[in-house]
Amino acid sequence: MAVTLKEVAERAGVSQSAVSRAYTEGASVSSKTRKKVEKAALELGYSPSLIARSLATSRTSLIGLVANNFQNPVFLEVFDLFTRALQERGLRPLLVNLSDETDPQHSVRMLKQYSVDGVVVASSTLPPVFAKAFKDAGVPVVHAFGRISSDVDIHVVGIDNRRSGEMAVETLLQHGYRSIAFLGGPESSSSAQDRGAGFLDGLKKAGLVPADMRYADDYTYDAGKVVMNALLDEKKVDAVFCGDDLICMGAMDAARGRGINIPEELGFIGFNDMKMSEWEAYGLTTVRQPTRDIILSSVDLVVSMVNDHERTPEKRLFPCTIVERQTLKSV
Amino acid sequence: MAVTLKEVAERAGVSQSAVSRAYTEGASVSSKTRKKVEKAALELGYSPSLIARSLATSRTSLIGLVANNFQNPVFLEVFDLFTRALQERGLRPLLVNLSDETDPQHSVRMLKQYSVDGVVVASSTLPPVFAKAFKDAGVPVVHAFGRISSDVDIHVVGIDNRRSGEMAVETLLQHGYRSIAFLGGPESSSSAQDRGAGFLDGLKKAGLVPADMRYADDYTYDAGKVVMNALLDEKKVDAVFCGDDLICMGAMDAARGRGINIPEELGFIGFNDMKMSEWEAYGLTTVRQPTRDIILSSVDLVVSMVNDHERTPEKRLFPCTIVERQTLKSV
DNA sequence: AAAAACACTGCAAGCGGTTGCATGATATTT
DNA sequence: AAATATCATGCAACCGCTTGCAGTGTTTTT
Repeated sequence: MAVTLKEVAERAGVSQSAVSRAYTEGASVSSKTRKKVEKAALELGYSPSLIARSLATSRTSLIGLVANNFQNPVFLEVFDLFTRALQERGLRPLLVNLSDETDPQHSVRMLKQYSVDGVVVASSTLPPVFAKAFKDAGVPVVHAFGRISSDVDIHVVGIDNRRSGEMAVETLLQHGYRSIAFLGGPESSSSAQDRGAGFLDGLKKAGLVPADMRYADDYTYDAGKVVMNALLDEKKVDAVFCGDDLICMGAMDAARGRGINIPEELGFIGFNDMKMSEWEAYGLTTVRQPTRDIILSSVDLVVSMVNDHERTPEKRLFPCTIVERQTLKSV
Repeated sequence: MAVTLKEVAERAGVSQSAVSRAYTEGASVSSKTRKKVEKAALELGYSPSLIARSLATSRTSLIGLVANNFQNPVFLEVFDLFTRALQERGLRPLLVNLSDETDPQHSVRMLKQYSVDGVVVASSTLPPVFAKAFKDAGVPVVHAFGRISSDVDIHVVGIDNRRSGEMAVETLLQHGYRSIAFLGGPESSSSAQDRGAGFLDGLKKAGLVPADMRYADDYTYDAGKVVMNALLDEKKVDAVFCGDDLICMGAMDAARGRGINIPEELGFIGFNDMKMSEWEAYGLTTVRQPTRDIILSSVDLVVSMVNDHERTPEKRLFPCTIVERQTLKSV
């Protein structure tokens, strides 16, 4: 069907090896041969078969993106960045959906089957044991949005969630709030835990105690609303730090539903700075996470691991910044 | 490195063909041989190499999802559904990002390089010439969210945008609005055109004329806001039908920014019913598009095409429904 | 009971590249 | 000019699986 290397070789009057080498970076070919090959290839409309190459080299040029959260709009940006970055390098992005997955071994089998050259795990809710299992199975892994303090020896690129949580609290304090609650993502997620810890750090430094701390069941609007309503039923606070913008929006709507005035009676600060956070209906003050840096850096890293599986695990951190909008009262 | 078919064959005391057949649906193998093979495979931890199989069969089990809009949250659902559907069938989802792509030939080369067994083009903004080019290049294609009236012979699964636009208008009329404007997505997109046509149909049947018709530059919140502001600068209308929920939210915020009361002074109806449309800050009345049906059906179709490239092109339509919330006044 | 049909099985030739090795051609040293 | 190093090329053996074909053993038909 398609043109093969063999035909090109015949037409160019060279050996198959010559043609193959003409297409391999850094191979030893004279420019004369290369010219001949290029000419023949052009005339025939040849382009090498990735599949055959994969079989011979055991490199597939497939890089997996494993995710387990297809609710959060932040991931749209992740998908976009990831696919572009790979496409630019001539690599192919494979999507691995691990929603509802609980068995690391099952995932490992799947990954093996997929025969990816490497994966970036983009999730802060997927238990670290998954990334670990992938690594043990011999698949290069980088954990984007992962936990830096993770004890397992895995590449992590992300942010300092603890420090960022502290920054959020500092911002709240600067704006004059004192009775502050934390509304995190699912308690099982490392990012929720770390942001919560940072929240406590920040309060402690100011000599304050938390007004309340709770965790939503999911990184979703609905979960945010539910947990905020529960909070409002029990406590009176003057500001809340939400571990995610989506949760924060749910929480804000819960508060508004009770006629509470934002930001005068109740201030909000979120996390992520997703696109919608600047929508006028919310105008969320939030901690901006540098998604772009994280994904691009993750791709760099996983690509470099393909050539050097034994690369020693790195933790790459990017700084967060505060984006001030309208959910905090002015001082 | 990995266990190969050969080793399994030796261990099981059978030929390589036998092992291969044990793993091929519908092949001729006695259950005795199969047992032996399964035992040996289990002991060795064997699983067949997809790559080698691809080379031999020229089937890769890779199915591409081509998209060019990573802004619209609707696509999160698309990605989720698509990946799950493929994973269940033992197929592998490849993402193809065609944002900013203008040259069909370039995309074709990319697709060829990717060696997918088929693709579903999920977009209503990608010019039909792309899907056409893929088909001509011999790649099975189904166009999800495509245009049914498309003249090219390509499988399309989606909705009747024209009829759905008409439904939106009918809803507006039922709620007592008479001076109605249309705010579509980019004029170049087929869905925007068709919804616009349906809008006109609906008005005409009621003996009315459009109060205004315009198109946003993008399927985004910002674009919706911009175009709504332009509209408000020039005209006085009492309801607007937006060709997309995202655009509708931008438009609503533009109106609110001017102190206009929704739904009393101005009614809104959107399109898609994305997750956020039910958020309290918007509570959008909208035309629900059955994304799930569309994607699952598209996957079915593309999979069946892999086995039968010449399948005659089909148009599969699913009905839309109106979801009433709070952006229309009660009659 | 012989003939015909059927179900298995193994052989071996692919699928379309890559790459170690040996050889010949060129260039560099001394 | 001889000796040595460097570069370019081709040969052929893989990479790991599939499949047409031919051969054997078993079952069904008549």
